[in-house]
Formats: sequence, C-alpha cells, structure tokens
Amino acid sequence: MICEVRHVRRCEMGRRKDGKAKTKLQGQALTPRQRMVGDEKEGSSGDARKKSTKRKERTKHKEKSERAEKDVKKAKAVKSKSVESFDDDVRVHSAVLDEPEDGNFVPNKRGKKRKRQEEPIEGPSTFKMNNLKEEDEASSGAKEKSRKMKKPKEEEGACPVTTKKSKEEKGECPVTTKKKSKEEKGECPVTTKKKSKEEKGECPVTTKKKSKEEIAAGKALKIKKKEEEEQQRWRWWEEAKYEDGVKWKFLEHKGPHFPPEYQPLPDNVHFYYNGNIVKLSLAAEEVALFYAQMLDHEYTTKEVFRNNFFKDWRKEMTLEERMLITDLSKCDFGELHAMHVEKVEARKAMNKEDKLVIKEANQRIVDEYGFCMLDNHRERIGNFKIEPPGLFRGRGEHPKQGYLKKRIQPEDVIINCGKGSRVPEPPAGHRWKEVRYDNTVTWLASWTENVQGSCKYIMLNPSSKLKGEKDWEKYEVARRLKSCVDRIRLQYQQDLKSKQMVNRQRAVALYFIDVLALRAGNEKEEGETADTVGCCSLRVEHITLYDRLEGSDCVVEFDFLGKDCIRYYNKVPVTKRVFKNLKLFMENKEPGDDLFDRLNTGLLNKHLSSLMPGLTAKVFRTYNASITLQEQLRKLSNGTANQAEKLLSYNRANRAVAVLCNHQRAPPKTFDQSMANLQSKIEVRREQLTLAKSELTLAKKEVKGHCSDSKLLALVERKKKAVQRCEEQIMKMEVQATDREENKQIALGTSKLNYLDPRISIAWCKNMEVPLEKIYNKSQRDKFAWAVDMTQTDFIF
DNA sequence: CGAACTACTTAGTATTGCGGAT
DNA sequence: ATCCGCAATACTAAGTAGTTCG
Repeated sequence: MICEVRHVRRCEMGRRKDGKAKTKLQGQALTPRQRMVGDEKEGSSGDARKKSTKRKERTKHKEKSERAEKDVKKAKAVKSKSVESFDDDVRVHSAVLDEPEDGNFVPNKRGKKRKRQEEPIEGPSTFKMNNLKEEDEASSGAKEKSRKMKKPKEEEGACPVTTKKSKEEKGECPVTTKKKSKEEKGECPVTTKKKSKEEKGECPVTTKKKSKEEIAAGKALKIKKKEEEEQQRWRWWEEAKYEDGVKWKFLEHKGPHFPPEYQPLPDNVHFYYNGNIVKLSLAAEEVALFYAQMLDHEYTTKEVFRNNFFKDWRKEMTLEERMLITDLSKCDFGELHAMHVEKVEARKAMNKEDKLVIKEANQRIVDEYGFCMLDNHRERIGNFKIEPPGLFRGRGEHPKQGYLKKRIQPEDVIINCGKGSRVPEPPAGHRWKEVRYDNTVTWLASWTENVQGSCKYIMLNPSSKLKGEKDWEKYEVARRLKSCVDRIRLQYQQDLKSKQMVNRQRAVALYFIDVLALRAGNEKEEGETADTVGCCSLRVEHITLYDRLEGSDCVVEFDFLGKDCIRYYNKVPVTKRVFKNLKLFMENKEPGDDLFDRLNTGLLNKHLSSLMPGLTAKVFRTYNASITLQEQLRKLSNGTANQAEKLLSYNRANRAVAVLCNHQRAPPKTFDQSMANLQSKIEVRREQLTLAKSELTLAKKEVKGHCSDSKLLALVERKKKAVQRCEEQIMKMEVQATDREENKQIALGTSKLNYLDPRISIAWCKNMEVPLEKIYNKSQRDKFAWAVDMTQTDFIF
C-alpha cells in the first residue's frame, strides 16, 4: 500500500511544475514527518547553475556531468531574469505601490541560490515504514490549538510586571563577589571523579544483601560527593563579565583525542569481486569496511549513497584495484559485514570484567582529554574526540550522502589555547596545522571537514561557563522581546499595508515567524545539501491558499521540509491582510519561485535589530517557546494534584512547545510493544484491585460480626491499604500511558534543552513542590546550574 | 553590496548502560 | 545472572547569524 502511495507520489512529483498536485498528495498520503525519500537517479540535482565560485573543497565533488539541456536553458533564463529583476528591484524600492491589491505590482522572480531539484524518475523502492508517521488530524489539530493558545496578542501586554522582580534576578551587573574562593585557590586538584551516580539519592536500595551500615555509608558518601561537587562548582554567574569579545583569559588543554588507527582485516575475512577473492590495499579495505558496516542500514539501498560511496571508494583504490573494480553490484561485502556483526555481538556478550576494563580505559581517556583549565577552573569539554572517518550520513535526500569522510590527521587540526599555557603535544611523529592564541573565540581545536568543506570545532560542555553564560544571555534577550513584542507586532501589522514590496514581505515573514515559530530560513547552496527551507526561503510550492477551509476563512496550508528534513505540515487561518499579501506575492510565479523574493534573513534581521538591540529571527522562537510554557503551566497545573498528575501537566506544557516548534522524532521501534505491555500491566493491577476490594468487604463484614477484634481491625486496615496502593499504582500507570501515547512522535528534549528558560521550570518545581530531578536529569541540572542557583519561586519570564 | 567564511546553536538518531524483572 | 526497556549520553549534521572580503 505504501509502495503504491509512493509510486503515485513519484508520478505526481514528476510534474511538480504545477506544485499543486504534489502538495495535495503529500497532504493526504504522506505523513507529517515524511523525510523526502527519494530517488536518487542522477544525483537528484540537475541544475548546472552555480551562482558563484564555491570554495575549492566544495567543488571537489561537483561532477554533475549529465545535465539535461533544458535545465541549463532554464537556469539561464532564470539568471537573466534575475539580473533584470535586480534593476527592477532598485526601482521598486522607491516605487509606489498604489493599488497593490489589484495586482498592479509585478513581483520579480529573483533566482536565489537554490535551484529546483531534478525530478525523481525512479529508484529502488526501499521505503522504510518506520520513518513514516501517519498524518493524523489530531496532530495538526493540536498544532493549531497550540497556536491559538498563544495567539492572544495583547493578552500578555502587561509584561512590565516582570521588570520589578527580574532586576536582581538577572543580576545584569554581577558584582564580583568571589564568594566561593574555595576551589579558587585549591586549583581544582584533579580529583573528583564526578562520575558518581548520586543522581537519585532516593534509592540506595541497590543490593538487598548489603548491611544497613553499608547502605548508610554509601548514602553518606553520595551526599558528600554531591556537596563536594556543589562546592567545586564555579559560580561564574556571580562574577563580572569580561569586556566585549574576550571569552577567556587563560586556557589550557591536552588537545583532541584521535580515533584509533585502522586495523587490517584478519586473513580469514575476504572481500569478493565478481565472485573472486580480492585482497584490497589498506586504504581501500578500510573504506570497504565502512560500507560493509552499514549494509543493514537503509542508506546502502539509496542510489545516491551507493554512487557517492563508490566514487569516493575508487579514489582510495590503487590503480590496479580501480581497473578491476568497476561495478558496485559485483562487490560482495558479506564476510566483512558478518565480521562486523560478530564483533558487535561479541562486545555485547562480553563478561563483566572485560567490560569493566574497557570502561576504565575509556574513563582514562576522558580524564586525560575531557577537561581543560579555563580561567582557573576545570571545565568539561563537550566533544574532545576527533570525528572518526566514515561515510557521510547526510539527512533526508542529501546529495552528498555516502561520500567518504576522511580521517583527520593532527596536520589538519588547529589548536587554540592561552598564551603562556602548555601547548598540547601532537601525537608522536606529527605536528599541528597551526597553534593560535585567540581568546575571542571559545573553541579549543578545529579542523575542516572534507565532505562539505565546513569547520568542525572542539568546544566546551554545556555545563561550562562559556556555554552557560551565552545561554543565560539568550533568555534575557528573549525576555526583553517580551516587553516590546506588542510594539513590534503592531509595527508589522502596519507594514502589511506598506507601499514597498520588501516591507510587506518582511511583515508577512515576521508574522509567520512570530505566530508559527518558523525558523529564519537562510539561503543554502543548491545541490550541496538537501532541499529544505525556513521562513525566508519558502517557495510558492510550499504553501497553498484556501479562501475557505474547514470552517475557517483565509487558510494557509504549509507543507515543506524544514531543518533535518523534518516535514512541517500545518493549516493555519491567517488575517485577511496577510492572506491578500500572500496572494500578491504568489502572482505570476512558478511553484519553484521564492515566495519572498525581495527578502532574505539578513534584511529581516537588520530590521529586527533596529527594533530592539540583539533581536533576530530566532529570538522569536525562544520567546514564543518560553512564554508558551509559562502560559501552559499556569493553565494546566493544579497545586493539589498528586505528583504524577503534576508531571503530566508539565509534560503537556512542554509538549505544547514541542508541537509549536515542530520537534518530532521517529516513534521508538518498540513503541507499540511497550505500550501494550503497559496496558497489560494495568490490567493485572485492575484485577488485583478487584480482588483486594472484595477482600476488604469480606474483612469488614467479619468485623461487624465480631465487634472489635483487634486482629480483624488490623486486617481491615491492611486491606484498605492494599486497595489504596492498587488504586494509586493504576492511576500512576494510566497517567504514564497517556503521557507516553501523547509523546509518541513528539520530541520534548530539544525544546527543554534549547528553548525553554530553565527558570520557568525551576520556579514551577518550587511552587508545585516537585523535586527538580523529576524534570531535569543530572546533565540538565548541570547545564542549568546558573538558573537553579538564582531562581526563586516568583520568577516570571 | 553579496558571497564567503567563521563561530556557535539547535537537531535527530545511534549507542550505551542502568535498574528492574525474570 | 541475564535480559530488556528505556533514559541518558554520544555523536555529528544542519541550522542561524555575525564578520570579512572582493
């Protein structure tokens, strides 16, 4: 069935020109989270147009040899048009739009960086079900609802209320009070393996055999460790900030950790070509193994992936090998794959001691490379490991998937550290590409990755000062937006009537960003990445206008792939003015043309920062997410509920945000199973409850007969307790089931980690008397230590 | 000015490993 | 003791946005 659907869709896509057929079909048959699954023939990108000379690295893989002539023609056409329209644009800036609604204005069609994807023709139908999600009304309905919830524009107009308290809250001008001098001088002796699982101090009930003392001792130890850790914590938020641009004064680290060298295959594992054993050179063998290891993965069924891999693999081969191996389908990686599977199994089946040995070895690596000294404090590094080589796993229909991601050598790595610090030693026999001493950046090491030509950095852990400070600042900017968002909204409502096209487009885009929490939508280089869009890069084909739909007027249907190729699908009623403008923007355009042809993120952000210092498009997402959480918590939570219910309402508030921000996940593979398990558990409990109840009545009866036999009375009490316990447990499980079901394809983590001001959650926990551990795990508490420390019950975002 | 370059945040998925159930 | 389910963590791709360069 799915295949059928897919087939149909392909056909439709084949004539995507009209835009409509495609969109409609997607809306019906595909799921909200549909990744563009596709068809890789011809690398899916047919357009020769390259707007500019790209970086050298970037051109490397650009052998788009076979290109349909018509595409070239089309590209040329577009190009010339774009030149034309540029002039036009200049004029129009000052041009007057007298009757724009009547369509006097002819929108130009500037070809931006992106280019139309070549239409899929056919391909292996390896449609992975579990990447799909059923499109259900419920979910889009929920989205709309959540949208409405935060719509009330002037409702929270009373924002100034916040200012009162927030003053000292934010401690904008942190006094330099060095309270904690403790570790200050102690130089942080490299002790404290903070690996401790003190996490849940509540349940010391590990092994029953342990004596009471042992348990107590363990508990005490944990508490002590916790305290120690707390004392060690750098309370940077109480210190003065550095002058502009300076990120640190002293930085010392051991450099990145490199992955182990490649281990050649054992002699009994063979690669076959065309049925014959072929002993590959080391380099070619390593790359072959990368592929063999992925054989179970859907990637290896994709044409683009296979072609890209093969192309890059052949580059690693010796001349001889290259002559011989010319067809991927004649390659047999079976034994390599089997060896890999075996290894994985063996690792799983390892006994405890061996596992411990490995664990300890890993720990030693962490101890050595995982920390740095930054301004007298020992900070955790986030990713201290150089990314190992492998095959590039781009998301969605990425044109570069399958290319070889090369092994990084010390000679590729730039080290950044403090002047006067001990410069990290390169691995024996090697040297660094460069050592620099730049304290205006936060990275410790960087290298250029070969597939996309972009930079990779080694940076600190989220719990570090450098990250925390930035995070705090982010939420403060969002809170500032709160106090002027009404003005800004008023302004863009006005701009919807502007005589200048660019202003109208900006206003509509801003409306989307504000109301729907869309991302900004930077331009992307065509053919270099999957075809995804954000607000400013929306194309005509991504929206459909309905004068009337499902009981609402002026409905816009969005259907596009956003970041990470996550589908955004939503039907939203908009104001008449926005609707009219959209119609105007779409006039005389092809489906593949930009909706906001006069706008880009730079322009938009420039405008925004003129309205409020520090304001950019993404601040709206932060602001709307946090304010939604706050509102929802207020609405949903009930101080008299029990803990499970309170947590459910928290999760629901969190969920409203995740829906708003379109944070999705693949439903866990075991979802249905585990749901069923939970249900059957509930059933069992129910039976127990019935039983307990009848026992209780029986006991009561007996009491009545024998007046007050103390034994019987005790029995009744016991039975009562049992009934109660059962009820509680059932309730708890039911709440859990609800929560899990609602969470099936929603990811809460992203918003919790990146969009929700932690102080809202912390204040809520305090007010609701819910332990913070129920909301934030250990690393989240570390990340938000600044907020945990400073937040009082009266915090208002 | 726009493209390129750089730095840093945000994102979903894969892997790990813990604790409870058996 | 082992298995299993899930939460936590690791990983790295893919965004945003500021700065520099031609």
